Amino acid sequence: MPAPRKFTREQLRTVALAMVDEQGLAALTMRSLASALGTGAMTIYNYVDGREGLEQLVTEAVMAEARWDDVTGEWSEAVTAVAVGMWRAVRAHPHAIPLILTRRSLDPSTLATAEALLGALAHSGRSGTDLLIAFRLVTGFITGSAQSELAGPLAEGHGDDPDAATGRVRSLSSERFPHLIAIARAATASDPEIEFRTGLRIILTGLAA
Amino acid sequence: MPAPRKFTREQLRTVALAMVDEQGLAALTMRSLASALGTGAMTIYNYVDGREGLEQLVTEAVMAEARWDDVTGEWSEAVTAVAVGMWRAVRAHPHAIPLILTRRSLDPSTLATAEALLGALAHSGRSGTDLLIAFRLVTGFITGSAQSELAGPLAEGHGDDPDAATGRVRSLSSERFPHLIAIARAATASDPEIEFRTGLRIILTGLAA
DNA sequence: ACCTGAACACCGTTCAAGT
DNA sequence: ACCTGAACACCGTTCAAGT
Repeated sequence: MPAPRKFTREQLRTVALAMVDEQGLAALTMRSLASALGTGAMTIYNYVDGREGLEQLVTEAVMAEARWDDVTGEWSEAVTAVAVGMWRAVRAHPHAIPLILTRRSLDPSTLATAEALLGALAHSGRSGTDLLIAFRLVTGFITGSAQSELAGPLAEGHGDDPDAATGRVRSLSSERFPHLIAIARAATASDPEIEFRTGLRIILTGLAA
Repeated sequence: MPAPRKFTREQLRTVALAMVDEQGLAALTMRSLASALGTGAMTIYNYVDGREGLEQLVTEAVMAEARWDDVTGEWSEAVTAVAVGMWRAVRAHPHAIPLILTRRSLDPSTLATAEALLGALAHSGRSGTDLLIAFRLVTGFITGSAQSELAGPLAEGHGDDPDAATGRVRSLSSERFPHLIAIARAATASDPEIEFRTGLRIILTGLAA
């Protein structure tokens, strides 16, 4: 993709994310992004590597919003700072979550966030495979939490009404699925960030042992 | 969807999963499944609620393969048994992972697995919100691990050549991204199941504290 | 060098007609 | 009741022609 001119990649990123935020993932197509920019569909191919590249654009835009304060204290506090920063960025764009779950990118923002998280985790004394495991543990929890919150405790994939799914869980046999019903109820009344931090603390306790 | 006859839902599930396993996710369409079954596309609508329902079919088929032994000892061993069972089922169908990450279903297999995991976790003394958090922690780790393994440590989304992505990570500045390079190297030489069990043990340690 | 319309080979789904 | 072909309104992408 040698130096294009009519737009910048940054412009495409911004418009693409706005479309996903406002109209959902299905509304983002080569053609819809093009017409939002006032051009023909084929122009997009000068900035992005096909449909796949279009989706990476959205992932990049979300990760670029991750912010955290540099912490100088305990390693566990540094991990928490980065993890909460990532989680907030992801959570701010619920429609983009399926993309973030499945596509990884190597853009500068994603790399910087990953390296920061790894640096904090490395201060627990880990390296090599153990560091890799710790990294997957934390990132899996971040994306898993965001996704769970979006989908409801055991909601069906895409229903825009999470309460309907909760209702469906509640209508199950309480003899066969007592715990499922209990957590479906618990999920409706809770502060997401407190939940997230509580889960993270459990991981950190495990990592410190 | 009142009692259809030409096929069973079970048949559709089996054929759909086989197509995804052999030809990838993109190869599964209403039309392709129909012609694999020797009918017209519209027949599928008698068994499944549109494209969304088609994808749920695959999720169900994967979860239906989860197996574990009932454990009578420590709660942490029971959690491990169910978690490893889930992880193995998911890992056996790498092309279906994006679906499992994003669509939740309420079919009997998924419900039974979730309830079993919750039952084991409840024996740690948790209930309500704390049980919900523990559940998300474990399931997020299961799906996150399967996905990470598929995608490589920080690979680009869909490249069928994970080594290429690892190479790309390695070509980064070792001053700017030292830890990223280190874990990319560690990821190439490791036993996935040992890694998974190690990560799970860290979670269980945190949950026991 | 970058841009872009036309055309192609697909999709999912509605509808109306079959049995 | 269940089945299904035709038709519609979309997709992503190739190609060839513009500047």
